Amino acid sequence: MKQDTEPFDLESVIAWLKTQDYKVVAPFSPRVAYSQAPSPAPLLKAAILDVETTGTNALTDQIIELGIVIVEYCPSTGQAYRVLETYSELADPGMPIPATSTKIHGITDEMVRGKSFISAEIEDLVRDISLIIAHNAKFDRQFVEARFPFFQEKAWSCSFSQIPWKSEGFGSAALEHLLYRAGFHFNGHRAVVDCHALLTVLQLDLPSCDIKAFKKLLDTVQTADLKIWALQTPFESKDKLKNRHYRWHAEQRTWYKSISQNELDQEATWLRQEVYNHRPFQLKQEIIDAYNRFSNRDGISEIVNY
DNA sequence: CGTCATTGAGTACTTACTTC
DNA sequence: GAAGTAAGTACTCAATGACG
Repeated sequence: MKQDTEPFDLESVIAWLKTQDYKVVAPFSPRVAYSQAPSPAPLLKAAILDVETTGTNALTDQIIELGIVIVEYCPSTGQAYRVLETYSELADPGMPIPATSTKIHGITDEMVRGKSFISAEIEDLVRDISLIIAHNAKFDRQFVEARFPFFQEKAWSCSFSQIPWKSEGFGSAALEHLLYRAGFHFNGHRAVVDCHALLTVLQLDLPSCDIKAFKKLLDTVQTADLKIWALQTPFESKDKLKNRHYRWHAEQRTWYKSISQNELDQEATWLRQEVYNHRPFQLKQEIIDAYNRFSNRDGISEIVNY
């Protein structure tokens, strides 16, 4: 005898479990729409991107799967609206896929045989997309830029490092854990599923500021940082620099630090007083914004006299 | 002189995260 | 397994001084 329906009412069982303080975690399935409500601001489009690779070294390993989800969102609230397009493709890396990698994502040599990315297709897909989002963008950006140079021109953001998950009470910033906190479990590590999972996670509210994680990410993306190298610092100021979280660059033999742009004035004042003893000094400065952050390319720096 | 402990600087490892 | 970040711990090295 075939069982067509549940032998009980699933919805009421879940509702009852919740009253008993159980946490119900549902199987994750991608959504195509997150809100039907009118948006307070014109919608923009972002691309959520994830790669599966043969390993972790961007110089020697290859992308074997690329997933992209194009979503429209409200820039003032971080509310996601419709998923407009999805891209999911495998590609033969031209090398055997190590067993350790297959163990993570389940992708085998068999599965990629004869497959390849059509670069122009991907370029078309992201042509009018200004923001790329990845979980641990440092990882994905290196791989993607090496394979598809047009991604160098994009603004990138990282949902792992640019959202303060830990201080917002999420025990771990791993995608699987965050999705669990959103009420879902999944067998992750396939590119496009991870993208959908990330989108779901980005719709979580951050308790302390009562805004969506997506909105927090958008705010962080807007702010440029400044990497400064304090040139020719006197030896005896090393402890002061260290205490102020400067770090020693052994090759260049300089102390350096990342600050936000609006901290520059007070940083220069501190350096003048505490390090350079009111003498003229020079800083090498490089602007770090969404266009060069997480990229391997060398940024453009300038030397500024103070 | 030989041995041992101390000191400071610098290096190197360890741990804890994430991504594959 | 790699690699980045960051903080912390451990180790090494050379110099120094006390001591017998």
